Amino acid sequence: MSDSPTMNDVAREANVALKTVSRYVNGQTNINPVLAQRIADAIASLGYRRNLAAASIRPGWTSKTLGLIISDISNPYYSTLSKAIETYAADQGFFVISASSDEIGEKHDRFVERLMEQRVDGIIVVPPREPGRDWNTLPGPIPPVVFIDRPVDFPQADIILADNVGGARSATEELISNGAKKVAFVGDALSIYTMRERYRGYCEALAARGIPVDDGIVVSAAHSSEDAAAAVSQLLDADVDAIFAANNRASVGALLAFRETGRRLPMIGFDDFEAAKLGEPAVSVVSQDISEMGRKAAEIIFERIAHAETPRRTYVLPTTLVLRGSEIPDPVL
Amino acid sequence: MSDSPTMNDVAREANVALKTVSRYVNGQTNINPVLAQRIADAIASLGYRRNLAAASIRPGWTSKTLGLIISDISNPYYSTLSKAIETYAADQGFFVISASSDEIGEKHDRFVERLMEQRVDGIIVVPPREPGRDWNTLPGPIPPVVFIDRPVDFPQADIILADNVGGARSATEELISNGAKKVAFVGDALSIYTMRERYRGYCEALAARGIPVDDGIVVSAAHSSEDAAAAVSQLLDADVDAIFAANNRASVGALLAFRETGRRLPMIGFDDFEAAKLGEPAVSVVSQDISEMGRKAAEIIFERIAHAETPRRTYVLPTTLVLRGSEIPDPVL
DNA sequence: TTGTATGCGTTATCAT
DNA sequence: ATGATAACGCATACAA
Repeated sequence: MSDSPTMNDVAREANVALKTVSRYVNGQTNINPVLAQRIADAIASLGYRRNLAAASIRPGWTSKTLGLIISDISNPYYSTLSKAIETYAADQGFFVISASSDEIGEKHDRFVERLMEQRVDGIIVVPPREPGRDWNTLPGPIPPVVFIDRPVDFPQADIILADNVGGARSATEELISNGAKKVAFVGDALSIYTMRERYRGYCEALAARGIPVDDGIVVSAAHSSEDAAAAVSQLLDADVDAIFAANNRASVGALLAFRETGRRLPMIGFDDFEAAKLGEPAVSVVSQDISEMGRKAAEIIFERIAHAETPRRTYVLPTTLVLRGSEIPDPVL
Repeated sequence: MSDSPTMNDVAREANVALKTVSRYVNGQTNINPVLAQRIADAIASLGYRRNLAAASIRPGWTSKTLGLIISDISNPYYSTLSKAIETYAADQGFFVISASSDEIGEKHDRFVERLMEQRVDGIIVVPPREPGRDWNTLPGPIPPVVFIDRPVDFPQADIILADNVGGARSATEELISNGAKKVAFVGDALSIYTMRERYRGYCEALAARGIPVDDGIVVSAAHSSEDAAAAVSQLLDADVDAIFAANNRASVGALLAFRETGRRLPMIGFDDFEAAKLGEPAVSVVSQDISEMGRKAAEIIFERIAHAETPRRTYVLPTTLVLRGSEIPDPVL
């Protein structure tokens, strides 16, 4: 790759002033057709391409780039989010730089810093579990920021959340409505925001029916589907008649346990997953509109980039209970 | 977001020359500790952050950014690829700008052009099905390019492919070894490169056993899992005793048909998928090491960025036959 | 309508 | 070791 020709090269080749080339390149109208043609020819013969990095440092110009920090782009949840953001951004002529924090605070912080140095126009963040640096202590000007999925204490940012409480509540209620008296909760550590919220919804549903929470059937240490499978296997032998699987891994774990033992319980999971539709019965889930979260985040970022100064908001997006059959108990023979 | 302080501001605040600040910021050693401290203080009090966009336009400096054009980041195949590339890039201090072409040539072309204007240091591309502009006709200097998954006629690029032929051959052979005489092929249009290659492997396996290809049991119009399900339902009533599902959607379609009809055939799919492990029996697949493809692509790009001038190569990565049980016929009762 | 001169924020040259 | 000055590629007042 040899050196790129510059506007100056084009100007010289076309026997025109630099400014005229700039006008031409930026689509200005008032320009002599003869010169325009000479410029066009020069551009073609030199293979000129404008340097947006150089253009972006001029006052009033920007990189037309968004930064996106998520946990792991290879996770379907985040890749769906990315797609929605990327698509919205592309419609505005913006690119997205995405980086996976792997839930590591220090990595997240490095990305934030680097994105700001790169002068992105806005940053969309799924805060890592292991919290990074306090945003309020960041020095210097900070571009518009939107947090997704988990709240962060940083007043100048907008926040987009899913209704974890409501989703969990409706799932648990549905299981109870189908006759379950003892609904187990299977999920990850309650130190995780979404888990805490879903657990709250679960408790609320029980409370509404006057059912006390039984810690013995609350599993909050299932960090993998294998963990969850083991837990569900035990629950199958306990006095439990339905399962609320508080995340994807818990749902898969339950299915694994069902397959292993040849027995099943009514169950509803939180978050949809590909395999949910293929089972027999198919798995009912609380579904988040992930694309909508991403789209909304992008929309807000662009509003901030444009006006900036309306009060910051927290948006809570509704969830949907998708019933596919797994919430129904097997008929007693 | 107010205006960002510049190096000049820092220099003034610290009562130092601009160049000294630059030295400090770039980690140069030979610098008076007293001045260094003054600079550090000024940076902190002003909230200065270097402007990498500005730095990148200097000769010898670059954006330290890679461009990635894929079909659809929300597709697990591509998001896995992205993760591998992103991770490798991050280790080198590079960011990745990713864009989804949605298999549309014109979109792909726009992204290519824009990435070059942004002066990315390298571009990794999964060529869209609907071909874009001929790379050989692109004017001007082109950064290092690597194609993944599908070959493109552009001599100055490297190409990374999976062994589609070999994978399909081994899957088909396995089905035959398990007693199948008539193995059906279920996939998408043969105008798609990967389909064509997998079909070739299928044919080779049949030929090796002296089995003629029967067009009646070759489905090459299954564009969705629903299409595939319909096709497989028909095949269940035909004289077929095994199925080679040539892509993900075909595999899922087969599972849907099996569930629908309550009957199954021995089958092996191409490309792994989440639900494959959950079925009963679990689905055997030809698995590509997608992460390795991404890692390799990144590795090559960085080699090109560094030296550039070794002959271009096409790499064909091996596939693995993962047997989980679905290739075995049901025992005859 | 076109051109000249200046500046964006940074790094590099070269003299001190 | 430090600093004045130029240059990177581009866009824009302002002059012509």
